[in-house]
Amino acid sequence: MQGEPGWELYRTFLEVVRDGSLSGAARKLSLTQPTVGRHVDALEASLGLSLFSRSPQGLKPTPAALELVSYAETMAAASAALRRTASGGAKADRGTVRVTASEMIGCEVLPPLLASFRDSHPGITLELALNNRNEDLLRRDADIAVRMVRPRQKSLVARRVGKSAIGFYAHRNYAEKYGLPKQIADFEKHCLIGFDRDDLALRSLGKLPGLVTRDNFGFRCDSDLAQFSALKAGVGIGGCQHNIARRFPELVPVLAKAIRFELEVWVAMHEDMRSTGRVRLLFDHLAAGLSAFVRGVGAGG
Amino acid sequence: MQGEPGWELYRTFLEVVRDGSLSGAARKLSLTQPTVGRHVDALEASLGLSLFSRSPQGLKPTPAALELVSYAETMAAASAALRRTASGGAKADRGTVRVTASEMIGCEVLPPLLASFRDSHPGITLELALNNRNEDLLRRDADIAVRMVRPRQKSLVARRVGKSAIGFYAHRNYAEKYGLPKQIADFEKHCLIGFDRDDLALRSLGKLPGLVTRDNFGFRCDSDLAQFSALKAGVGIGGCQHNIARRFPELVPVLAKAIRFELEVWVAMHEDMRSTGRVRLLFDHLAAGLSAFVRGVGAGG
DNA sequence: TCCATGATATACATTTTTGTATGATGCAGG
DNA sequence: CCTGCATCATACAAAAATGTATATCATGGA
Repeated sequence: MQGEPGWELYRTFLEVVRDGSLSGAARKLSLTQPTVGRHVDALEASLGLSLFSRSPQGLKPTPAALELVSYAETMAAASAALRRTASGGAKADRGTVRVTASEMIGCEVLPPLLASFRDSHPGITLELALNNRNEDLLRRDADIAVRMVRPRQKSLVARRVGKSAIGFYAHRNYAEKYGLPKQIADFEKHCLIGFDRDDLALRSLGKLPGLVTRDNFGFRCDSDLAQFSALKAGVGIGGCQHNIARRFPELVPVLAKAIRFELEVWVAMHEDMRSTGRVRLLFDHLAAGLSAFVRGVGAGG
Repeated sequence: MQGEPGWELYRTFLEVVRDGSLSGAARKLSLTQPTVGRHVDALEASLGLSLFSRSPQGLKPTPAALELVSYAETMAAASAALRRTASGGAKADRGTVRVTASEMIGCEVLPPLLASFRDSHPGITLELALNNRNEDLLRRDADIAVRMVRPRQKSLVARRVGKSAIGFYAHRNYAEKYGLPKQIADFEKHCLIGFDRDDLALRSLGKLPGLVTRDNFGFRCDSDLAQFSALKAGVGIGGCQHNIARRFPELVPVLAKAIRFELEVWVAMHEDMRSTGRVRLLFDHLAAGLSAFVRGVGAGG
């Protein structure tokens, strides 16, 4: 319970929590297991509490330790952001930019946009973090976010690039085998593809037909990309953005007239990034490219 | 431009920026000047850019270095928050809680509340950070904030404890010497006490009489507490919360009928803190005590 | 049951980091 | 102009952190 622990100890601590073992953390940190063990000992001594219950199977964090994890993660995110900012020095066309988006956007929409950006700015390294968490920008887990909901935080610069319409689709093999619903009530006889536990994703879609609920999903998965793969494999009927689905001729629209909803598409970055050349460059490029995407032109369409 | 710099280097870097010299930073960090110098060298080598221009008068950060400061500050705030959370272990009535408020609230209103809290919970250490920045909670610079504006961030738990009415006052010596204005137009002949550069503070007061602008202030200071001291010293006419001013019999109200405005009083904490016993204890205590304060009872009234 | 595997803990050698002492330089004041 | 005091830079010794090698224990599969 003495002076402030070295910040190194926090880094080690975080990695041990993530990894669940001293040995594993040591490998990732390019240290050795005894060193990592000593770091944990030192941090426990310094904070005056027990952080892990040790066992031959690994280290299990105590409840007290779990409370501290988010702070260590904040430090890690800030450290990574600092390094990105430092990369490339002052020059606008060098360095690293980190983008976050959903898996679907990241795999189906962004790649051609990022490719053309790299063509124009070969000195800029791109990082792509695919997930559905919305707090990434505040914590500086990423420099730019492409999201389907309006960012609420005040310190973000957000631009709405348009709306992307969504409809239901099925693979043509599925349609041949099982037929297609003529009306929404027919959904009960079909296999719907939808989210598993991520009801936030479901709710963010806004109003859906009554039958489109978790109970009626015959295939559930929280990865929108895996849902799309299942759709393409003929598992069942699932939602998809029109501008993506149209690239796959084997996908046939389902009840296109009856069901139609839209998601807004937003690009956002942290306020402080406005003056960082390379981030601004990519921000504008993505805004333009996504705008073309939602209008149905370009982006591989 | 090699691997990730040790987090220790960031801590040293931040202290060198704040201090402007290797020697000064060394003193604060309980290191020595050569060590601090080596840390800076190592960080520059690792990031691949020049961070300071060295001189016998100290080190001046380069523009590139200044871009990185906020990230290092985020790390420092997270580190401090981690240590506060770790303090006291799991027990609700031990550990450290950090409160932020304006100087005025912190000096005139909170002390008796904090005193009674300490009486009930002697095991809890209190920290008080007085300033007018509103982002403190998000960055975890503090655990609880007492503010006069509604916190906007989604991840905060905020409670409005009431409204505090404000009016103009002057010291009775001033009134004897210069008389008191009979109407707002008379303000021109008097010395008004107000903010210097902090127009945010001024604007947050809402609608003010037309003559209460920076140009008409005969005494300008961004510290509300120093303004209050000037008011008590008879410098001029200034605004003050009624519930504070009434404790000082030598202060006489000015145009109390004609001018009256109110500020909301809010207590806020980070969502994650709700489950941290000691923070919750103080949050509730402050909410109750401030509620009594705005109603004009207790708090030394 | 026995062995292979992967985990943590400990003992000792090595490397790295830090501190001490000193020198060089620039500014402020008499 | 010189002196006092602050700064940063450098050389060498001491201390601390790290790595290597090994022991010990638990688990899972043949």
